Amino acid sequence: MRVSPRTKEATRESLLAAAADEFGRIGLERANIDAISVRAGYAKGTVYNYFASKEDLFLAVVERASRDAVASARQPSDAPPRDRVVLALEAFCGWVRDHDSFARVFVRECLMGTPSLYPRVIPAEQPLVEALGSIFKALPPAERVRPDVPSDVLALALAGLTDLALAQHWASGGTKPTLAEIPGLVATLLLGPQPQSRGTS
Amino acid sequence: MRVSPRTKEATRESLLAAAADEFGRIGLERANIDAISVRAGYAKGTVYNYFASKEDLFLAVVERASRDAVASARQPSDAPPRDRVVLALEAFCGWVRDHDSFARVFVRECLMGTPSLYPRVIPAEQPLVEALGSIFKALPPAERVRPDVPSDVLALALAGLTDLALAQHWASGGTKPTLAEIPGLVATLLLGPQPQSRGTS
Amino acid sequence: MRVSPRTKEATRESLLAAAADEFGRIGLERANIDAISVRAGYAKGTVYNYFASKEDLFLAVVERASRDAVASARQPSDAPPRDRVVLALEAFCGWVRDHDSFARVFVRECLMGTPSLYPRVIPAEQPLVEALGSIFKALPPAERVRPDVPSDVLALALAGLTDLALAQHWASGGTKPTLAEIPGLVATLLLGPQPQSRGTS
Amino acid sequence: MRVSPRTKEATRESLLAAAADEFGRIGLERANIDAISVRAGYAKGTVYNYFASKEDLFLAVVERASRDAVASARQPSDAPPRDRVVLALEAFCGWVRDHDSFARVFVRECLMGTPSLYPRVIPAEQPLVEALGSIFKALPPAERVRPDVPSDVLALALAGLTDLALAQHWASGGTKPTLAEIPGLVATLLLGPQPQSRGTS
DNA sequence: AATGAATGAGCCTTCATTCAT
DNA sequence: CATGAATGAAGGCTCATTCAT
Repeated sequence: MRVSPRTKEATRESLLAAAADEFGRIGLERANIDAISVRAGYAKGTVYNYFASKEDLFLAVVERASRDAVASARQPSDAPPRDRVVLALEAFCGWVRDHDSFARVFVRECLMGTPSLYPRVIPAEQPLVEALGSIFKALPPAERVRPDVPSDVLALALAGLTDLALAQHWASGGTKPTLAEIPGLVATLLLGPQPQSRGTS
Repeated sequence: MRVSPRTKEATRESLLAAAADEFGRIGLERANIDAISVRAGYAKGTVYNYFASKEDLFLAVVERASRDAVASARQPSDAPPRDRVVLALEAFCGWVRDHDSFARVFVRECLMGTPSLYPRVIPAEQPLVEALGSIFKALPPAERVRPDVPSDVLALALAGLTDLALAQHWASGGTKPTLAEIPGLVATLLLGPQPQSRGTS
Repeated sequence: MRVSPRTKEATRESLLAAAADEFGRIGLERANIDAISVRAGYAKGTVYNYFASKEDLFLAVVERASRDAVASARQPSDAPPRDRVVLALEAFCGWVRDHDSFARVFVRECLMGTPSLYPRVIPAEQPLVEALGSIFKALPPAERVRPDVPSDVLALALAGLTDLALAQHWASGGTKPTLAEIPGLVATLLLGPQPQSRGTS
Repeated sequence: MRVSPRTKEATRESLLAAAADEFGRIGLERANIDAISVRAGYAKGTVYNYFASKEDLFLAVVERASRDAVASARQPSDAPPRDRVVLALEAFCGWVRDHDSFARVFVRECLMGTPSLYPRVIPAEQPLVEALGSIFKALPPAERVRPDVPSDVLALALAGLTDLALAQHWASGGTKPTLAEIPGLVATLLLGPQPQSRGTS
């Protein structure tokens, strides 16, 4: 049954989405290939027509999540660094809101992934961290927000604290920190309070 | 084969240690009861003479790790708050160095535990966070290091960033941040640079 | 590997037959799922594609045996009651001869089933007993063979003694009472000797 | 710790009683040596000081039950045969009442024992059947109650129907046939109704 | 391409049995 | 004698993976 590339792609997408649901919900080990295929509306065998193994499917989900997360964080702007960080984190949290399943997998892996998959999973957050880092890197010394901390360490800490806040957010049922609070919270913790110069919302 | 309570306790300890090794290395799901027992020098059945199930063994390891971690963090002192935080984190990192296996389980669970065990695992880090929080809580306003952030959020961020730094430490093979660097790094990130009063490195 | 419903049904049948062999030979507890699957020509996992658990497989065997046993006993007839009883028991013994495995499970359960499964197993013999009971129930008082015994008690005793005779038959290697002797033996014991009116075999 | 023969015997007795409880309740396979020893007030190892294996313990229980059951049925008397049968069955049912645990094991095994133990278990009921058979054997032809049935077959049927009635009794929670009804019920079924003063049915 | 029946390695758990204390 | 810690074979069940249809 030949099928158009579009259909193939659509099938692959729905499998990825269903897999993200399961992996985000119960993790790599407990997730069940059969459940994933059924959730996507296919039979078990179909998964293996698109992905070589459970692990491969998982990595495909991580990669997809990583790509989306990074895309969401790219924020061309010439605002002050702190604002740009907040904007990037807000964009990231927006993506989290829209793609909850993928976001959970992404955050889970960035916080503490499956050791045996480290080599293939570790690069996931890298682009996001670099996007944050680049905000500081090209800054003239005068505008450095945290001159006492290397740019890349700061970027890593920003991304990590955001992930932690998201974990808290999910564990608390979405209340403890709300998604909207997270960017400001993380920025304040690491970059200091928002300057009150001349009125802020 | 009646044996002294000491012998029983020793057996239980070696089982716990072996279990911590495995759980810390590959997590609850992938850990194998048989491997744990053999690593401890016993046969599979012996594990079940001491723990009712794999899950119970896991929780016993978590509890033990939690207890030790908390004990390590208790630091009576009247030094300045920042120094006390650093002391507490140094003590914690010292425990991490001495009990690597248990520490990995502890950190792994604090960062992102098994959802199904949440209710029984979540309390693990609580005492540690409170120990940190209490450093700030009883402080006169004049000495507040981060008056712009609630004490408990600050404590949570300190503990979380330390966990993240440890994860990086392990993932990098112990080099990226060394254990010795972590307390200062975390304190600097969240409490600002060490005051240079009259010369410090 | 989509297959026709017929193929599936055939697989299920061969699993049931193999299971009946094992359960009839050594009982529910000692029977081994692996042995059953191999005997049927499949791998262990296949059993679980058709039956949720060992217990479920067992109950499916009992139910199947019960259905067949009952079907064999249904004997529309207007002969004298004693003859009809003998006919019913002969039909039952005929089924026993043709389906030895299932018959052993059936008889074993009727004589003394697994206590924990009582609620689900007890109904097994019920239909057979009722088939026998109905032979007496609709009889005018004048033709009652054993007016001194309630119909249902008599039916229960007939079925029970037949089961016992079968147990003896099997335990003796098929000789003590032969299958052919059982119906007459049981009828004689409970309904009295065959009337010698004008010559019977 | 040397111990008097009386004490040893008492220990053996309590182990036998506890074992009868368990075997009667859940059968040979499901019975648990540890549970038996604890129920008897000893530790697991003690069982193995008295019985070589679980199977041996089981057979010791069966033997003991068999011996008691037979003893209960021995009824010296010169009453009419039917009355002597009823007396023997009443005595047996009396023993059942007083030794419920052992009785369950006995009946369970007589109805349908573990095939693998057949050779060692089959003799259990033999003495009881012979005790019943001897009631008829030495009878002058004039007094034969069921001249149409061989004495030993009749004895076997009497014992078997009594066992079945007991199984019903236990399965029904002690109500369907009460213990007191069983002897008369069985005698009536196989020997005919009780003679009414002058004249029998 | 999709299916889902078949597979079998793997794993947790139970428990009869042994034996040092 | 009694104990109970240690053992390890056994077995039910799961599930990722294969492949004929």
